[in-house]
Amino acid sequence: MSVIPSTTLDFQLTTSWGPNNSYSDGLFMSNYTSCPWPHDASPQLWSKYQVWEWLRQVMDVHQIDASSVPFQNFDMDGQQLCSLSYQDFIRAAGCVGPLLFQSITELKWSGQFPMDTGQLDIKPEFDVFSPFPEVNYPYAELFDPSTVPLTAATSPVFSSPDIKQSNSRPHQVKKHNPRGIHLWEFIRDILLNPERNPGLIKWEDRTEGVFRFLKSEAVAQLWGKKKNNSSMTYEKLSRAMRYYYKREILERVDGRRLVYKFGRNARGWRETEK
DNA sequence: CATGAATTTCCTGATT
DNA sequence: GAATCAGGAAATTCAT
Repeated sequence: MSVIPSTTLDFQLTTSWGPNNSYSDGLFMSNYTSCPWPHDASPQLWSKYQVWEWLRQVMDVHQIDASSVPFQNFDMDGQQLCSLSYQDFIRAAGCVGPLLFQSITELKWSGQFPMDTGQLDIKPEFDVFSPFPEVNYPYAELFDPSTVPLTAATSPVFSSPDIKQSNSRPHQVKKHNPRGIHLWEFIRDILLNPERNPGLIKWEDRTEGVFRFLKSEAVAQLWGKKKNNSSMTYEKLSRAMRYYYKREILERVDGRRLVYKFGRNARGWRETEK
């Protein structure tokens, strides 16, 4: 009889990690306490995008300026990321390397079974401001930096002998983000999260960096949430956007309403960064 | 306390 | 008329 080889089934199972299987009913909420990273899949299965998301998230949480880490060095998928050594991380990210290594290591573990971080007490601030039926919100306010334990700094796990960081340069981790990320980075991050972006903003021209707001007020609300400012509106958000023209973080796109374009000073939005 | 960057707030006027 | 776009001006918030 014709029996389908089990290997085929296995293949199908393991490859179907599409967007429709993860948080269809909000159950994912139950495990976000173990790890602030809402990714359904273990790090090994991350796409390049997800790797970058993770990067930004870590930087965010630790209030480290995103520009202090060359994202190009992490142009890889989760599989490759997970195979990097401690030294690789230092090579790729300098003094932030240990932090990243710590984070990814934890994620690899928490992917196996929910780890108990002890005092991680995230309050359910998912107070559903939601124009979004199924997805709560993208990722913007998934957690509060203050609720995340200072991992790398306190972890004894990585007291590896060759931390030549200490003598080569007591360079402090550069952190000069005002209050989390900047508006344009916030926008960029929504754009780079197609799976979790419930039609808030859409690329008009991916390679040119042209995008359009689909739900301007919803984005403004999210931004307000991020800044703890419940009175944020698109009117005000757009004023801030217009200030970016002068700084060439955004380029002008006229004629088309709600359309903007990243400028030469906006980084991290390209598929293959140069 | 002073200062600067990055918004935030408000507003008038022009366009779509 | 509603929603946006344009900027100027001033206020605010936060970090150094």
